[in-house]
Amino acid sequence: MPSAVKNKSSKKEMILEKASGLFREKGFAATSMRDLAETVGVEAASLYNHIRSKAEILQIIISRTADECEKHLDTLDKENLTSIQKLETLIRFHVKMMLNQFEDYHVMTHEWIHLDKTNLLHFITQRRNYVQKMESIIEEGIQKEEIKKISPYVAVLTILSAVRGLEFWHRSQKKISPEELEDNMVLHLISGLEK
Amino acid sequence: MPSAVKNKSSKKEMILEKASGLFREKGFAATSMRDLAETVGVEAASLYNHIRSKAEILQIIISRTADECEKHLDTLDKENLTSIQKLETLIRFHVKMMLNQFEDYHVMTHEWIHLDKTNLLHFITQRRNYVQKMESIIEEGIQKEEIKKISPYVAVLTILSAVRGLEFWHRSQKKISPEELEDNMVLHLISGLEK
DNA sequence: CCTACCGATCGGTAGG
DNA sequence: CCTACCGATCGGTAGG
Repeated sequence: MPSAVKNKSSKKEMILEKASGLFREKGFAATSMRDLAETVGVEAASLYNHIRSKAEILQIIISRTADECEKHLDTLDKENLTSIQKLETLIRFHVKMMLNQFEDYHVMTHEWIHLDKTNLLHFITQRRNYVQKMESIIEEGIQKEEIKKISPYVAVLTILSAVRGLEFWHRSQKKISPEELEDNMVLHLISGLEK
Repeated sequence: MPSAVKNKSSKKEMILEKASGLFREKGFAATSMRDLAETVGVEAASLYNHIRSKAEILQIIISRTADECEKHLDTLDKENLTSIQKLETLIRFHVKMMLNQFEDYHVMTHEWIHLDKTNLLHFITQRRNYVQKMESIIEEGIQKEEIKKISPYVAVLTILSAVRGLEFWHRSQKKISPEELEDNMVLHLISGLEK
């Protein structure tokens, strides 16, 4: 029955979405399955017809968000751009992710510590690879003298962290538009790298 | 009895220190008072002779760390420095805080959401004031044409977030020294602001 | 600082 | 999807 299948997966999707919102708001550990059930509109026990465990919910949210970042970087890497252009594209991508998929992105960057052992290990490896790919973009830029002599490692940390910090913008009065946010971020972080 | 008093306060200090380590490692919500008791080396019930509640522990850790940051900024503000010099001093101060008082600083930046209502409100106000003071340093720099035209708000967010991101350096292999870290951070973030 | 214990809540299962 | 319920664990207190 295709409609039943679709129904089930969209209900699962809804659970994941609500969970993402709660995990962001209160943290993974402080969110109970009863909280989630109430938000979804069912009894706690009923959640288990759609998901295996609380841990699985976190794992799905984080892994698919991380995969999306990874895929973007791999695509970008094949394009014929200067290092600076690549970095600018990356910053704009992450700012957009942070704004458009705020809950998922926030959960990934803040709650990953609560992944269970296997998934935690996978996530850490994936993130390390991601950082290393970004580092080599910067290294290339330094060799080509597009980018000043700087520690690629620190620069990557700085860029990724700056994006994470946009949670405060998201929380607050939003005195600035998403476009201005993106442009100012690029201005600060890219011109800090240019020779 | 002065020695008894001293003893008690140093025991309390030890509890706060161990708690800070656990809160950083596992998060506030995922740390139980039994975890803490075991780390301290007493039974859970005995903790309550030194502290009032789990919430109080978090409040003390965060408020005294935040106060230290505030005091530094107020002192700095009275000194006769250019805006760029002030920002550089600020960045170096925060990097040092992050490295030397890693656990407390981390708990402040990551676990503040779990403060109870009154203390949460106080913390948010305090942080907003801090950000605004930093913003006005940048605004002054723009007016004096030391600093390029940029959104002070985004710049402050970027700087403070970049420091927060050093947690990853702290966790990892530390392929770079604290001094290099500080210098590279300043290089990236300050030259991204200079005209 | 400990033993003993409280009521509340947790993630999750059985069975329908 | 629900009712009913499990064992485990939570923050915290009483009383010594």
